Amino acid sequence: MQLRNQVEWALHCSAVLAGVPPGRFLPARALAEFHGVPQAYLSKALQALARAGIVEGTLGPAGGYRLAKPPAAISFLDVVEAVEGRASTFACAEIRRNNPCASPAHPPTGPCAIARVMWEADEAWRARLAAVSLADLGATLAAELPAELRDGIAAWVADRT
Amino acid sequence: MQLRNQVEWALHCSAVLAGVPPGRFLPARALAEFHGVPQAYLSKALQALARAGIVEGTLGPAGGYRLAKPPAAISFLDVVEAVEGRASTFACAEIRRNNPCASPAHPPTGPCAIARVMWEADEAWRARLAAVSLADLGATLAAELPAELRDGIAAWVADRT
DNA sequence: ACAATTCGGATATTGAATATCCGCTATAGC
DNA sequence: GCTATAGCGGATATTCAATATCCGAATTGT
Ligand code: SF4
Ligand code: SF4
Repeated sequence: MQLRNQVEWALHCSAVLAGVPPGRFLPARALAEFHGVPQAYLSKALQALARAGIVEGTLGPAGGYRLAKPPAAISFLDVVEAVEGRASTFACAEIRRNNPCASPAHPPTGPCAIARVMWEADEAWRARLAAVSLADLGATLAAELPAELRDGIAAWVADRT
Repeated sequence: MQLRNQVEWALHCSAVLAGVPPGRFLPARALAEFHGVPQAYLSKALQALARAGIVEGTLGPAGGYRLAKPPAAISFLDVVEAVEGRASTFACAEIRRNNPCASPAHPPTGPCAIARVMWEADEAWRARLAAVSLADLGATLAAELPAELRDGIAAWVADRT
């Protein structure tokens, strides 16, 4: 079980977009170059973010993407689910129906004990991701990244908006 | 992102094996028939459980599988990781190294803030699964399943051990 | 000893999901 | 209005999971 690599890209792009000056747009080409990933494929992730209402894109020269909401209103979970989907990691195939002992007249009702445990774990995973926003991430990065690098990135971004 | 369906099968098989009389073995063929799944593929999951020390198999007629430890000592996490692996769901490709602003002389050190959040969520998921044992599952099933069905299953199992 | 079973592992095949690429259309600025 | 630019959606290739098949080794009951 593994998340798509687009999840990582989307999180990085969100972090970068959180640092774009208000009212400006950063093109997907720049985001792809910045992270060293294929531009056409990264677009897919950005499109997914746009569909989820996390970012918004505009066409033409000086176009690109920007966050559609303030960074504090966007959680890791929002970004992850936008590109990965909301499906549970545990897919129940209802194999208990094949049980030769079960009476066909009384089909099992409700989610079984196994599925409930797995879904609970899923929920704990989600809760953790929902508790961290892009604003939190920005604060952490501001504290950890060397000031020199941070300024360099800001200048690099400002240069292409 | 989705777990393999073998995870579901492995959990069901573990639950059934927890009900096998001590000292007896239940063959993979019976487990496959019971759940209505392909026998050859289910063997793969059982072999993974055997490698992880969760179940043990024995050869010859009257052979089969049984739990290698008491049900209270086997957690959901043990079973899930046995067939799914212990790899984190979030694979970090270190794309921050491609950052054109970073100085090649000072490579980023330690796991970054994004990866840390994702791993924390993973850890929460694991913790939930580690907290539930096969004995807990058995207790839940005993409380929820109709007595008639439970006896039917016990008889069906006893018939093939 | 022998034959019937059963696990164990290797291998091939299929199909779906993922990663990647390319052409189209809409927009902004001159 | 023309052109360069950028996002959008569909088409393509690659990877990986799911399944079937086979044979060998070990064990038990006859
Ligand atoms: S996980 Fe539960 S509901 Fe799903 S197939 Fe198994 S027994 Fe049925
Ligand atoms: S998740 Fe963190 S460590 Fe991994 S590539 Fe992104 S920035 Fe680097």
